Amino acid sequence: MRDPLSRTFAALADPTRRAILAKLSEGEANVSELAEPFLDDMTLPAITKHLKVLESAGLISKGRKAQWRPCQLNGEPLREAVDWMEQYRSAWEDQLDRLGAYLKSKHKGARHGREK
Amino acid sequence: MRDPLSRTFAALADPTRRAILAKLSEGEANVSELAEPFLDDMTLPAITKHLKVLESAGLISKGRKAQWRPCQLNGEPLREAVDWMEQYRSAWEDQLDRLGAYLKSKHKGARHGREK
DNA sequence: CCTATATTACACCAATCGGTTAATTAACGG
DNA sequence: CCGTTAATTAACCGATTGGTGTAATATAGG
Repeated sequence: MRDPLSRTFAALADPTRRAILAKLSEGEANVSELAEPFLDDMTLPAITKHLKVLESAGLISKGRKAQWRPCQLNGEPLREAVDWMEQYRSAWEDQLDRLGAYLKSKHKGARHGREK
Repeated sequence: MRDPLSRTFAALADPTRRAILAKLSEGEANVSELAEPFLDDMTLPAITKHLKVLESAGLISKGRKAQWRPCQLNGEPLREAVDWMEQYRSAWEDQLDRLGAYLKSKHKGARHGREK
């Protein structure tokens, strides 16, 4: 079994699952409601599986109301994923800055030192 | 082939690859430098493969300096990944707030307003 | 040219992933 | 009790993943 962060990212690495999360960000929804937009492309068990991935990554939690399973967004893992990224934000922003500078210098023929 | 966002998240869904990115956030490094911390656990070709995943997700780019391939962090996909998450930040923060409130109320049975 | 170093390519393997169909469970409502 | 609706389980399949070992390639330098 993988570490939580890996599971979170793995769960996010699928457009269907991201769309499900997007939908859930608007509020609770049960399985068939979540499945509906995808039923042209895949069957219900496929959705069940996706939900299981999301659930075991802790990104959603399922309740039960009669025969329905109302699903709910679970923010914590998302926060941790963003936290991991933010940790390196300055580094990759520097890189983006250098890229921007470089692209600029290509226009002007300017010099751009970069030693280390 | 998958969409860029999925590729980014998939690339992040592995602790080795995240560690490589973390290292690169401190500056350029060539393949063997990046591999060194992992050589107890896996071989060099495994690292090459991880780098290829990162590269084809656009997260790093490889240069060439003699027989070395200096790797460099590439911020753009990370920014896009964070952007995707931020899009739903308010939704999952609301959820975290409700969770916090709930946990609080379990202790105090107190009321706690928090509306947008 | 020869050799050492750095890195990649190739062929293979087991495990996981994303999907299917068919059967099953669970709960409601007449 | 029966039929319907909601959702899951199970068995299966092909493709991808993450690793291996071995061979090949590229470059520097004597």
